[in-house]
Formats: sequence, structure tokens, C-alpha cells
Amino acid sequence: MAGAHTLAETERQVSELLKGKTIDFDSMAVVANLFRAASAARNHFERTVLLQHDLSWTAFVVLWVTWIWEPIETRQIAEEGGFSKATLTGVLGTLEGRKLLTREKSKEDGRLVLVKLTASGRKLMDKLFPEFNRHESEVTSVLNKSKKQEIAEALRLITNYAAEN
Amino acid sequence: MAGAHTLAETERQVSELLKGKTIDFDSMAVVANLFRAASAARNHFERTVLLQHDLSWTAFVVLWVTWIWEPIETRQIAEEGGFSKATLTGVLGTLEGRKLLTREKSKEDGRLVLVKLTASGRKLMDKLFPEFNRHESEVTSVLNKSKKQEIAEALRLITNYAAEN
DNA sequence: TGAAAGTCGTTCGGATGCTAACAATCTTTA
DNA sequence: TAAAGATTGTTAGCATCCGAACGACTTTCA
Repeated sequence: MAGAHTLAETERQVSELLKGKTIDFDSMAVVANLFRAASAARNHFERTVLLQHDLSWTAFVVLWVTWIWEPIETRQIAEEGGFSKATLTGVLGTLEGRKLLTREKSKEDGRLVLVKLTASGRKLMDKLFPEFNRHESEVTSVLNKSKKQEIAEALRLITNYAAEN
Repeated sequence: MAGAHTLAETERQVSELLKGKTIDFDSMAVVANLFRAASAARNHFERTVLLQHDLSWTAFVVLWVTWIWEPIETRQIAEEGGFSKATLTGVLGTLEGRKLLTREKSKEDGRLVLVKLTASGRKLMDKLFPEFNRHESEVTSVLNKSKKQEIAEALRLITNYAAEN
């Protein structure tokens, strides 16, 4: 990642290509860097913590959300994780096969499926999450505490806007 | 997207699960919201601007990078876009089939392939990018100008760190 | 009450993405 | 110069992901 060209060069080229038309460069920079950062961070986590536990990114997110909120309905996992329910079905199958979690029909509503971690899954996350969190600290170590809080809040605003429109 | 639980609830649960162990919540919030925002924004762009032009996210990125830097080597497209060269080969095939760009062997170095937009591809981007940029403005409209610049810079720092480690 | 509408998780088919292996080409080295 | 090594784009095989259609179940409402 980390494009070979600087942002300034990119802006110069874009304004050259669109002479006359008005472009919002500040917004362009936010969006471009948002995707770069997410992609680079995901690659970093996959290469480091996740690979040694043989977990894909999505599998980790599923375990994380379940670990925090179990018992949890599958639709909630999909919503929190940001992927489709079709994708989730496959990942749940894999993780269930590895005995890291269980699926169980809800008694109150026969349409729902409840997901829980197994003892083995819980043991994994007790070890894995602190490890993952250390890498989160590393990756964001270029920012101080108040900056982190600002960024998190700003990203949350973007998420809310984009999800609702 | 936009998880059903608030950040505060998540933090409370995590600290309950990991009693005694120290967790860096500020960094956790940055990373969690980074992925939420990227996913929500990408979905938003795909639903709105990209769908009506029958372009996938990756296809759009390829066109965008090529539009700005043509003629450009394929390895540069992959680097700027953040995907593998194998992925790029497929997307280039699709876009070449739709006559939006061309591939051409380099004369200086027989291993390289140079990519250019066709007149039709250039016409598309002249129209599409301003449209896309209006949506970038919208999605980030919750931030003022100086905030946008801060966020962009912070994300760039994260990208650089993650890409190098 | 009972039929229509809504919601849930799963399945299916297809698109997308990656790693590893490969052939073509260039560079290095002795 | 000739062989070994490095680099590039493509291919093949595999995993992941999504939208649409579906069956099971619940809710609505007349």
C-alpha cells in the first residue's frame, strides 16, 4: 500500500484534469486516506496476530462480537460486523466446525439463531484479544490520546451519515 | 452497519471480560470505527454513484488511478489501489473488454504493461469523478474543513505505520 | 381466526480477491 | 559473455463474499 505518489501530486493532477470544475479536495483526502488506512491496518493485523491463529479477518470479527455479547443473535453479529448474513452463515459454519462456538435455535422466536462461544472459544479470545489490542495500540501509536478520541468520534459521524443515506 | 451497541457499552463489556488486564480503549475505538467507517462509506458509494455505472469498487479505483496517472504501469495501479497484482489482472481484463482502457507492452522493459484510458474511459471519468466527489463531500459533511484536514493527516500516519510494520 | 405481509437464517450461483507457481524479461555477477 | 538471480504480469486453484430466491416462522390486521 501507501501509494507511490503524494497527496499533493494527486491533487495537482486532478485539478489539471478537471480544469474549471470545482473539486472538494479536503473531502477527497479524507475518503482516500480512510480506505488506505483501513486496508493497511487490516493487512497488518492479518499478517501479525491473526495468521498465527489461522483466523481470517471476518472470522476474528465474528468471534470478537460474540465474545462480547454472547448469547447473541446472528443478525446482530452481521450488523455489528458489517457483512451480509449470507457471508455470516459460512463463517459460522467454519467456526462451529472448529468448536469455537455453537448455534442454537431461539425458544422465544423460532426464526432466530443464538450464538455462544464454547469454553475453547472463550479461552482463545481471552488470550487473543489482549494480543490484538496491543497491535491496535501500536498502529495508532502515532497519535496521542486526545487525537485518538477525536478521530474515533469523527469516524463515527461518517459511519452514521453513510449508513443512513 | 452502525452497530446496535454504543461504544461505551462495548467498553464496559470488554473490561468486564478482561478484569485485571489492561486494555487500550482509545486505540480500540479508533480501529473499530476505522473499519466501520470504511465499510459504511464503501457501501454508500457502491449503492449510489457506482451502481448506476455498473462498476465495482475495485474497478472504480483502477479507473481513477489510471485516469490520474496514465500512462501507468500495472504494478503502480496495484500499489496505489491496495490490491494484489493477480486481482488487478482480472479487473483490467474486464475494463479492457468494456473498452474503457487499453493494455500495451512497454518498449523499454518487456516485463511491464502500460495502461491508458480510451477516449470513452476518459469521458466516463470526466463525468463520474465530479459525481463521486459530491458524494465524498456529503459523507464527510459532518466535519468542518480543518477537521477534515486533521483526519486525513491522522489516517495517513496510521497507513504509513501499518504498511511498514 | 385466518390470510397476507414481514423477518429470519440458509442455500445457490456468481463475482471478487488472494497465494503460489510459472514463463518472459531484465539485471547482476563472475 | 553466460549463467544465476530478481522482477513482472498471468494463470490456476482456492477461499471469501454478496444478492436473490427460498422455506420456516412470526406479526399484522381485517
